[in-house]
Amino acid sequence: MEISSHQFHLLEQLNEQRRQELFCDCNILVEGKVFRAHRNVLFASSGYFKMLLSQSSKEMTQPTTATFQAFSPDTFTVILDFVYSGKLSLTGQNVIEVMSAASYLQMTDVISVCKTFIKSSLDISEKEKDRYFSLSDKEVNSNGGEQPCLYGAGWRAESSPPHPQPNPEQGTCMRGNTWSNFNYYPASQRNTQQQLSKHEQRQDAIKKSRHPGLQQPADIPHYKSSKLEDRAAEPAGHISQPEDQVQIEAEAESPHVGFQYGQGSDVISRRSAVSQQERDSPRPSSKSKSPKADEQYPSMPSIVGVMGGWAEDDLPRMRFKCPFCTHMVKRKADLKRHLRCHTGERPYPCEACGKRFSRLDHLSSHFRTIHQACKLICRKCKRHVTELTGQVVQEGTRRYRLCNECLAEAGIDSIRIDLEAEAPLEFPADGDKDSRWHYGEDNKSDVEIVEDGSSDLVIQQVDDSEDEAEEKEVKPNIR
DNA sequence: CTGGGGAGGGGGCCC
DNA sequence: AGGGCCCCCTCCCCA
Repeated sequence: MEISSHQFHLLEQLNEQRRQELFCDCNILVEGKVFRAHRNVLFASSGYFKMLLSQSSKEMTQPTTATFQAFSPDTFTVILDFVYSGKLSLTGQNVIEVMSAASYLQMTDVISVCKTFIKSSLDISEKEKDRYFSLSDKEVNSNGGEQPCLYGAGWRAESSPPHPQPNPEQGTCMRGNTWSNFNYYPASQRNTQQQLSKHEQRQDAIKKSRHPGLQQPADIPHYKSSKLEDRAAEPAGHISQPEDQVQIEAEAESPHVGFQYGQGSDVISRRSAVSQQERDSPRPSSKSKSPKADEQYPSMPSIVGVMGGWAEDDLPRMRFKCPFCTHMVKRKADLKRHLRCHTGERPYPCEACGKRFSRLDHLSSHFRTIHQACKLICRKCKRHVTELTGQVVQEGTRRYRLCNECLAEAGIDSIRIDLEAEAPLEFPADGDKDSRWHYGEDNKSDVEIVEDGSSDLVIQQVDDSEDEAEEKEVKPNIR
């Protein structure tokens, strides 16, 4: 006979022990904050801890200490609360970092839920969309009507101890594979909860720089978008904006609707919000197919659409608001592109060096600059060079040009290499968007190496006609 | 320590 | 709608 409540009570007891720090044999240090937990619980919940604790299992008598800098204490609180309760407190503000942390900790269930949360955030029912069309400009800009809402947690660890949610209709929680609806917080509460990430602040900083009319604080910290793990540690900041803009954006946030687990998680790629460490590590030999951008957002039609006033021709001016920040764009495609800076998705790998890019044009630019030596400029003296006055130098997968003088100065004898014979780049199959241009590894042996005593420099004499032809032909990931 | 340049990344917008 | 270009900003490296 099976008592269904046993697992629940067991987890509840473990959580109680954690709160009272009973039998805790693992210390987790996150940016200076110490969390205490049980090894066996962590082991069972996280692939990362499983690996970590397996390695340190010999020293069972001493408490294990793990240190993390990749995410914030708040984020780890969400993760740890999930481990001990099955409830995941996701909000629009923390979902990216929670997913990043879950990726780091190899918690696939959490990643899946985060993905689904993000997808849900992108969805807006046609009904809601119609409502926006029907709103008059006055209604859009008035404070009186509906209050903007925000995905919120049913309980928050910092405000109240986690209690089991007997009613799955309440709270942001995942128990097993059962997902319950999110609660709403009115705008009045949101002000105290919502924290602008560095990225959002940077977005606003950009807005400010491009739209001087917007009032913004001068001391906006800059944020490099790829460093997701740094975000949550940022103090809350208030960005003042023109009233109408704030209201429009507040309205734009309201269509967040109830969320059901299992709506499909293929919207965001598996690489979404992977850790910076993972993203920055080049994978030169990687032949894995990157998820196509087309496949990332198969259900984008319900992206948040905002009527941002009226254009001069009396047509409503549609704008699309990012569900994760204050950024608004005129085109859906631009929003789709923008979303990648939140999800961390990098579907365009450079197969020459393994570096991944979020945008095809950036990949093309990278390839032309780094691997094709397209700039007819001597890298050393910056003078313009031609096929006669300069030559291509190959250093690993990197190519650049040097003028003959700089070559001689460096003591490197030029060696003419027929690029066509060398064929360093494979041409992608026509019409195959997934096909990749490959750096010809097989041809590396054909390249003569110049012994200059310091590096594996390869000097290639290339005439521009060949180079231009190559540039035209080799269009990575381009149909 | 500092300034300059290269590279990457994001937004706007044209085709 | 997607591709691609331009512009701007930030970060990083190096002299």
